[in-house]
Amino acid sequence: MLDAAYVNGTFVHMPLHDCNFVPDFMIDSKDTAILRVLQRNGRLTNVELAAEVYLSPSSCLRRVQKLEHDGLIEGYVAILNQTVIGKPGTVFVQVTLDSQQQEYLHEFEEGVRALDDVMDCHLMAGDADYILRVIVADASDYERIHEQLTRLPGVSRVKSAFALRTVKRTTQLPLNGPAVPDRRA
Amino acid sequence: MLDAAYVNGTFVHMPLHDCNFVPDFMIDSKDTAILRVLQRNGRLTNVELAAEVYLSPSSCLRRVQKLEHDGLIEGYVAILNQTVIGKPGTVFVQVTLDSQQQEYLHEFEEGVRALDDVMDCHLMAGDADYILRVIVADASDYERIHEQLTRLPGVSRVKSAFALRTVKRTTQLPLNGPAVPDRRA
DNA sequence: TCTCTTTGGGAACACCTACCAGCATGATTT
DNA sequence: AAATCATGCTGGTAGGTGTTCCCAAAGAGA
Repeated sequence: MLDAAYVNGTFVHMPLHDCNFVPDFMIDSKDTAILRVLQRNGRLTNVELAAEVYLSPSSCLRRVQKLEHDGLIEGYVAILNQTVIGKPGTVFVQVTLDSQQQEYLHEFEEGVRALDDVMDCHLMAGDADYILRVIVADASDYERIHEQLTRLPGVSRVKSAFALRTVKRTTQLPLNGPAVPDRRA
Repeated sequence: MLDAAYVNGTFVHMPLHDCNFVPDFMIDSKDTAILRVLQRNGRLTNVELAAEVYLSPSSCLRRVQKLEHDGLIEGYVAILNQTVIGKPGTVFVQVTLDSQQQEYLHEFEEGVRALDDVMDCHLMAGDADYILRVIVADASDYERIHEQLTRLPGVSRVKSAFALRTVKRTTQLPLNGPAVPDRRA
């Protein structure tokens, strides 16, 4: 029983009947369970993971390897405490480029990618606006980063907004399917 | 030779002389190297990690356990592909609460934390503004989430901005210290 | 029934991890 | 200044545990 499929770069919820296409790969409820568990603890041993999702270690390992191979699992990372490493502050930065300067887009983005303090950067709808999430030690640390940003090619305006507090922050993507797999089957 | 310390909730770069305080814990260049490696690959085996940072497995394991115990390493997670699981879109949502309704703050935040599609939420400087990062399948999926957000207690205004493209996205916090530890010492 | 896929068991190998003694550093005593 | 001690870190060792590939058997679909 399949729940969903990834077809030609697009995710498809299975109609359950009438599947006249060849999906790149498919995900059933046990895969979903594996992903759900690994999103919470990426260092579980294979035998522990297998027990959580009611599979044998060998079968579980095969599924995980397939999920990794298919690019569903991009990787495993350690999550560090932002405060303890000395960067407790978060700043959202809105960057506007000189319009009609599309030739700078690529250069600007390369520059952003090279800045270690910029955690995320999104190109937004509208006129060449970017939203960046930057982590900082304090205000004077931000001054340094602000300066680096204004120096990037094509930048016309930089508007900053400081976060007072982080209410929620997660890496766990929402997954369809049961929270706990059926022990049977 | 110590590089930095965490003292009374504050990160301190060591003056190297005249350290007349008792730090909660200290981080040397080998710890930094370990953290740097684990931020890139959180599933390395201990022996592989030890080889990367030029330590014996037993010594390396002890350091990792300490970093975990001290809360520097908050955990390990699998990073999934947002597109492949069916949520390719990212929306930044700016939420304004009714002013003078501080009593709703807590309820609103609890509500946000319960929404699986809201990945991050920050309280921003200014008048009760929140910035949320929401991941969506498509426009109609966002309609559903938008509705859920407007229903939360105290919400007065919800302003959405769609991301066209993700330029950068990382979980790797910048760390001071050498990228590669000294093989000697 | 036949075919194809997926499963669980087994075995060789690698890893984990607690305990050990040895070494370096720094403080205290003589 | 020399000797002694204490402290904290290091690498080595070994038994228990986990990993991972191969194979036979069971299950689902045609």
